[in-house]
Amino acid sequence: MGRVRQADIARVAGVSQATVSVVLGGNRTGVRLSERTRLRVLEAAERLGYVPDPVSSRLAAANNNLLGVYTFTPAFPDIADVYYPILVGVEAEAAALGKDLIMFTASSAAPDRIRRTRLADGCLFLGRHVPVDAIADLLAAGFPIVHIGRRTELGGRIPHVGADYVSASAEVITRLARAGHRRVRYLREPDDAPSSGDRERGVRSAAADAGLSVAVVRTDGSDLDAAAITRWLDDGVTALVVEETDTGAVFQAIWQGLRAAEVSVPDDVSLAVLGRPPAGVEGPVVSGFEVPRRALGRAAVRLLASLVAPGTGEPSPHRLLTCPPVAGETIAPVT
Amino acid sequence: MGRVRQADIARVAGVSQATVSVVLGGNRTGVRLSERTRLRVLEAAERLGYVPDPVSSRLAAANNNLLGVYTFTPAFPDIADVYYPILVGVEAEAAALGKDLIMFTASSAAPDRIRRTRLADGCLFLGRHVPVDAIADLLAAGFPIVHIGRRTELGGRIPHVGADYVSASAEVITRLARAGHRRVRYLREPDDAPSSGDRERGVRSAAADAGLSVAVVRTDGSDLDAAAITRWLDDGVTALVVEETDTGAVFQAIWQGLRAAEVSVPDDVSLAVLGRPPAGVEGPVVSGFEVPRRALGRAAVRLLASLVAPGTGEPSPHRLLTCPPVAGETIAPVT
DNA sequence: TCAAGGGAGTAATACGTATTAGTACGGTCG
DNA sequence: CGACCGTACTAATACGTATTACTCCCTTGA
Repeated sequence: MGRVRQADIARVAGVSQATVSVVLGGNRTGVRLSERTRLRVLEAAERLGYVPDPVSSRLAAANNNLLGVYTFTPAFPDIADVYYPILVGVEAEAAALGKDLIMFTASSAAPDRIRRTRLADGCLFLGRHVPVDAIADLLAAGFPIVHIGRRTELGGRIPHVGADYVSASAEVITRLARAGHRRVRYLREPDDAPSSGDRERGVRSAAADAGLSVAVVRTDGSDLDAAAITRWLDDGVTALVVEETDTGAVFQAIWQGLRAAEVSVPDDVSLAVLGRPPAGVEGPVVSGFEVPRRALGRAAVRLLASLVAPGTGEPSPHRLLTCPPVAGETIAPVT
Repeated sequence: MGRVRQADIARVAGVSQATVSVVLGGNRTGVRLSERTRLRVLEAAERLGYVPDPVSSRLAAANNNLLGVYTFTPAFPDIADVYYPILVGVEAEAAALGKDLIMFTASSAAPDRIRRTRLADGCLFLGRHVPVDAIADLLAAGFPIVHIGRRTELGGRIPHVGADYVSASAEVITRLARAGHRRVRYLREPDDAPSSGDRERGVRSAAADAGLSVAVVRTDGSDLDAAAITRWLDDGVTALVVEETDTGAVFQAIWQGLRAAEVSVPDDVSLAVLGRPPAGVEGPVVSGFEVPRRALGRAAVRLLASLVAPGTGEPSPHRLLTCPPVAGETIAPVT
C-alpha cells in the first residue's frame, strides 16, 4: 500500500539500503559488487515495484531530470502567439531528453518565487525584462540557468539563446533600400529590451549603409490613427517598418490606421514587420522575417541540459539563431 | 556565498534550528515563543537573505505548492486548439492560488514516468485515454488526482471535471429536429472515449425523443470524399453532424468534401459540429456548441487544490460544466 | 517549603537517497 | 605465521526542514 523504499528492497534481498542504492544507481562510484547480489536486488526492486523518490534523490545531491521554466510576463493567454511556439519547442526537446518541466507561475504577489526554481536542476527564463538581482543570486550560487532571448545584463554573464534580430532587421531595411525607399518611419516598443534594441541597431546600421533616412517612433500603438499616417505620407514617407510586439498591438493599430486612412498597401506605402504580424490578421502576406521560436526553445533546453550535466564538451553559453526572411507582398518598388 | 540555512539563522539569532523553523513556519503547531525571540529570528533571516529550500521542505513535510500536469497524448503542437485553452485555465488558476506546475512530458518510452507525479502534491491528468493501472495505483496510495474530462473507469472513482457533452449534443439534435430535419448522418471518432460516447448518447436520446433517424458513422476522415457525401444526399440525408476531434481532421475532411462535391451549406445540407470547428477554417460560423475549456482547467485546479488540502468542505469529486450553444449559420430549415 | 502549573525553547528524530569510510573475510606470499 | 591484499558489502552520515516530546526555569498558592 504505502510507497516502496530502498529499505524495503534491502530487507527482501537481504542486503543493506546502501547496497540497494548502489545497485539501482548503476554503481557509478565503482563499489565492488557480486553479480549475484546485483541481480537479487534488481529482481526484488522489480517485484516490489520500486520507484525512486525524486525529492529525496535531489536532497541527497543528485539531480532530478527536472528543468524549470520561469516566465516573467504573467499574461499567458494574450501572448500565446509569442510564447506558445517557444514552449512547444521547449516541451519537445525536454521530452526528447527525458526531462520533465516545472513551470513557475510568476504571480506578481510573490517575487521571491523565483528562488523556488531551485527545485529543478536548472531553469529557463523567459520575458522581456529580467529581475537582475534574483538572477545574479542564482548565478552566483552556481545554479544553471539559460535565458531565452539575448541578455546583456550582468556584463553578459547570463547564458542565453537568442535570435539574431540585428541581422534580420538590417536585411529588411536593405530590402526596402533596394526597392528605392529613402524615407522610412520605424515604429518600435516604447520600453527598452534587448530584442527591441537589437532591432533598432540593425535598422540604424543598415539605414546608414544604404543612405536611407529612418525616423524612429516609440509607441504603444494608441497614437497611430489615420491622421498620423496621412501626415507621414504627406511628409514623403514611402515605407513603414513595425516592430513585432508581444501583444501585436502596434501592428494592429497601424493596420487599422491604414485601412481608416484608405491607404493601400503596398501601392501607396510599403510595410514591413520586424518579425511576423499577429495571428488572425487577414490580408496579404506581410514582408518581414520569421523568428525561429520553436528552435529557440529547443536550443535553450539543450544548452541548459549541458550546463546541468557538464562533462562532454562545454558549449558556448551564448547562441544566436538566424531569422529566415519572409519575402511577403507588402514591399513594392518606389515609383 | 553558499546558501543560507536555518542553521545559520539559528547561530546568528542565538537559538536552535528548531526554533527558526517554528518561527519561519508561522508557528502553526502552537509552540510557546516570546515575541522578542520571534523578532530576533525574523530579523536575522531577513538580514542573511534566507530562502527556504523547497526540496527539503517537501521531504520533511509533504506539500510543496506544486501541482502536476500529465498529458497522455504526446503531440503538443498539433492539438494546440484543444489543449492550449485548458492549459491556460490551469495556469491562470494555479497562479491565482500561488501554486506552481510540473508538466510531465509523456515520453512514450517510459510509461512509469507517471510515478514521477509524486513529486507534486497532486496531479491533473489530461487525454483521451487513460492508463488505468497506473492511475489505480496512485488512487490506492491516496495520491490526489483529478482528470480533466469525464472518466468512468475504475467504477467512477476517478475524480474529474468534465463537460456536459450529453446535454449539449442533445440540444444540437433538437435544433435540427425543430428545423424539420428527419434524416441525419452523424460522424464520430472511430475509437471509444468518454467524450465521444457522451456525445453519441446525447445524440441518440434526443433523436429518439424527436423521432429523428440518425445513422452513426465511425471515421477518421479519410473516407469522406465528395462521392460519399453525394451518396448521402441522394439517400435523403438533410443534415450532417460532426464530432469535434483533437486534430480537427474529420471536420476538415467533411469541409473539403462538401466543397469538392459543390454542395452548399446550409442551402443543400445543414451542418453542425458537436463542439467547434478547428481554428483557421474560413467561412460561415458553424452551428454547434462551445466547450468551456478555460473553465475546465480552472475548475480542475480548484478541485485538485481542495483534494490536496482537505478540510474546508469536501467538494464533490465529479463536476460537469455546461457547454453554451453556438447558434451559427449552418443550420437551415428543411424546405 | 513543596507541589503544581505554565511559559520558553530545544533535543531528537523523521523524511528517502547517495556517498564515503570502513569492516570482515578469505586467500597468498615470503 | 603474520603481513598484505583484494573482494564484497555495510555503517554512518549528509542533505535541510518540520514536528513532537521533552527539559528547564520561574511564579504562585497552600
